Amino acid sequence: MKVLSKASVYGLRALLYIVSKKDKSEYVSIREMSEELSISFHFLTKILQSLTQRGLLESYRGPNGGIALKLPAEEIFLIDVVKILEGENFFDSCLLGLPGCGEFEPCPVHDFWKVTKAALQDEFATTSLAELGTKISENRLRLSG
Amino acid sequence: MKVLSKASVYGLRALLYIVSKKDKSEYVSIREMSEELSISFHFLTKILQSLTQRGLLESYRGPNGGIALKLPAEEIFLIDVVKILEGENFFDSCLLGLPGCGEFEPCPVHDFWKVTKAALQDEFATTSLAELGTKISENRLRLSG
DNA sequence: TATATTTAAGACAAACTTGTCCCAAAATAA
DNA sequence: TTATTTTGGGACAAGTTTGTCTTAAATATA
Ligand code: SF4
Ligand code: SF4
Repeated sequence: MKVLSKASVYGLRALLYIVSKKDKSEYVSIREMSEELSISFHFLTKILQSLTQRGLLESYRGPNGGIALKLPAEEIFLIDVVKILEGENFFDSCLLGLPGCGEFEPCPVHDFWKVTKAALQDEFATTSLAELGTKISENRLRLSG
Repeated sequence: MKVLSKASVYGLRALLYIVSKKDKSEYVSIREMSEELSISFHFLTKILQSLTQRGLLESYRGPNGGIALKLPAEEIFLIDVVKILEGENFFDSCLLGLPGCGEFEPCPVHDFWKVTKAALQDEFATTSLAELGTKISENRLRLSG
């Protein structure tokens, strides 16, 4: 069961890499991240572009350029990243994918899934990059998967 | 968030269609199901072939042939179908996909996900085709999605 | 200005899922 | 036997996600 796409996972790992950097005043280069995290540079670039366009990151071109968080890591939550990279309706999903829901009575797993989904959304809405960052060592981010 | 693949959903809808048939002694033709459920005939054929090969269904070729459940609908559970069509390790999934789990301490969402995953597995393990079938009208199965 | 660095953006390719097509094999019926 | 029906199984095509490559735009430095 794949919950997040590669794009989301790569995006998250890059964000955590930025958080792990001590010097918050400097931009972190995408090239550096792609090499340290073993992620395709161009793919990562596009992922981070999406986050930049949606206001989660700030980018700067030229020598010593790169990207930086636009908010403190304490104020960026998993849900913010996921909603951008997976789509706004990521949490509107159906468990069985049977057609006609809403028009007729729900299937037996609907109530279960409604609760599970809400819990998942809440977990994502309350887990910040800062919280993730404190538990995930820099070494670990570098592993290939 | 997509939980099940098209293959799983199509497979489930076909099984529920079979369950909805009153006469349990007859084979249900794949052609009929594909037309009634608006699913590609050949795609559905391959999906059902997997279920047949894994012993969940019985097939019979020739005129009046088709497929039939090998067990009563009360004894076939969602988890049986999903494990065949999505793979045995469907429930072994990781939420964030960060590398190095097991070697290092788990990430902050790990405990939450462990519980959620177990609940999902339990829900699938205890929901039978019969239970699904009683709640899902035949009309509803025919909607395209 | 000229050059190097770095993100932005789009075209293109590889891999995976989904869907289509063709023919073989098994069973029925005439 | 011959024709028909139906599943079995492989090759192939379309669509999506993932990954690669090339060029443009912005910035810094000399
Ligand atoms: S009732 Fe809910 S969980 Fe069940 S198929 Fe419909 S939307 Fe999905
Ligand atoms: S700790 Fe658990 S949930 Fe977190 S990344 Fe690792 S396996 Fe996934």
